[in-house]
Amino acid sequence: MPDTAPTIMWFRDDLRLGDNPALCDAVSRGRVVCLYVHDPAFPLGGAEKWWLHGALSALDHDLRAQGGRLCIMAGDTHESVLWLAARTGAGAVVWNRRYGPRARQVDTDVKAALKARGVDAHSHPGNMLHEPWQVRTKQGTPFRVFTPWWRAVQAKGPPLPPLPAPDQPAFAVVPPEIGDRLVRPADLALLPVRPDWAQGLRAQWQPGEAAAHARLDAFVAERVHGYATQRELPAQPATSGLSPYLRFGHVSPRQVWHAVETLGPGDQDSACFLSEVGWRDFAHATLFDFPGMGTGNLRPEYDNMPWRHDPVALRAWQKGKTGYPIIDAGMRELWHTGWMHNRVRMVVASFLTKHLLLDWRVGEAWFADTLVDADAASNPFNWQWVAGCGLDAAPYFRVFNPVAQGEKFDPAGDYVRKWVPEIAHLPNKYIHAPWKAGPSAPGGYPAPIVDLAGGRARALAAWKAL
DNA sequence: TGCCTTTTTGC
DNA sequence: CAAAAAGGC
Repeated sequence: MPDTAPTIMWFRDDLRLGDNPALCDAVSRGRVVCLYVHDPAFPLGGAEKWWLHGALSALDHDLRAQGGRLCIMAGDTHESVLWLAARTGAGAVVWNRRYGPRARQVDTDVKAALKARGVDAHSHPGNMLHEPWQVRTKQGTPFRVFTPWWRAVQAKGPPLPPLPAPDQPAFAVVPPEIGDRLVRPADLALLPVRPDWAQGLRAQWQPGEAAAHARLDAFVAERVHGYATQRELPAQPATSGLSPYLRFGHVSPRQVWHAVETLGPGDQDSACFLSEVGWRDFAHATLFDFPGMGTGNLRPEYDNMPWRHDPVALRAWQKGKTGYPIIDAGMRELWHTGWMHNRVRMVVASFLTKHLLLDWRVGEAWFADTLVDADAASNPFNWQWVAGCGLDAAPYFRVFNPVAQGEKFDPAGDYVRKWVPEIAHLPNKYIHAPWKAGPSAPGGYPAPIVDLAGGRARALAAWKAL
């Protein structure tokens, strides 16, 4: 009976019911089976795993409120999707697109295998403002520079208006013999035990679509005004905090765009914020067009950069014990909350790749393991941007001085005092350069692990020799 | 979405 | 001679 064949809605990085084109397609076809596959071939960082546990629980909760449920499978993606399609007698499988090379390969293979078995398969644009291939130069080539790309995006007019969540969706009953293969979020062992390092994450974040919209609404009401200037100050609660919600698709960039754009297109603050959302799209479009971005320098001359091997320095950077307060505050914020202020991300990344001359991929890996918002596009894109090896990157000679950056963007030292309490007693004069306060290391705070002038000179010499 | 040094300016 | 501008990395 073809009219009773269910449609599988395959959730991936789009864990929401609102503005979900694939879900709307599935509901329009009849009864729906909702699927998520947790595949060890696509490993997540520790913070992402913590987030995913809450995200899957929230999505299952939201589906149950509508009379459905989330079917979670653990194992090989291709095998899992094909297995569920066969066992449920699905007539179609639908999903929203991903843009990384490995994910695209899997999706292409799954689509072909489904169609070979007579199952319809359809992918949708759900996670970007625009699909990468929709924004092209006059020559039809990919943009390599953000500003002209962003101008071309804006010339296209507003992105598609967000779709409402499906009204009264019909869900297929999942038979018990299929239920035996399904798992609960707890079975995926996503949460840390011994040690439980997630207290800070629990205190700061609530995964899920409802929390995403609460955060978006609060940002639009309270923080867009003044964003353009305040966003640079890490001690201020001036940023949106939406990055992990966008990472897991609890909210779509189109929803964000339309919520902010209602404030008026000429507004400086909303324009500044929307361009940050634009950078997210640009990173994904760049990964789509340059699929090696995740692991290889986009500027091949950097293949000859003499990156150092220095596990002691790397460990100090990771632990927030470099002796430079703004660096250590950022790295401790990251470890404690799974997030770091963007200004500080640039400073710590510059310090790692330039003053310490360590490979950007080492920093990217640490961020991927500790950030709740890391994704396959934004994280390597931004590291390549800072390191200088990206297509539209900051030039290598632009070296952030952690003392100068601290004094400029944390002038009262509030950010440093919050995360580096052992030097909180120092006056503002010394808060970003505690070694100047006296010979004794206050409170056990380490001496600087590298000389700023020497590290800078070493990095510039290495770059000149490329 | 620099930093540092040198040169020029303006008093 | 201090501050601003310029220039190179």
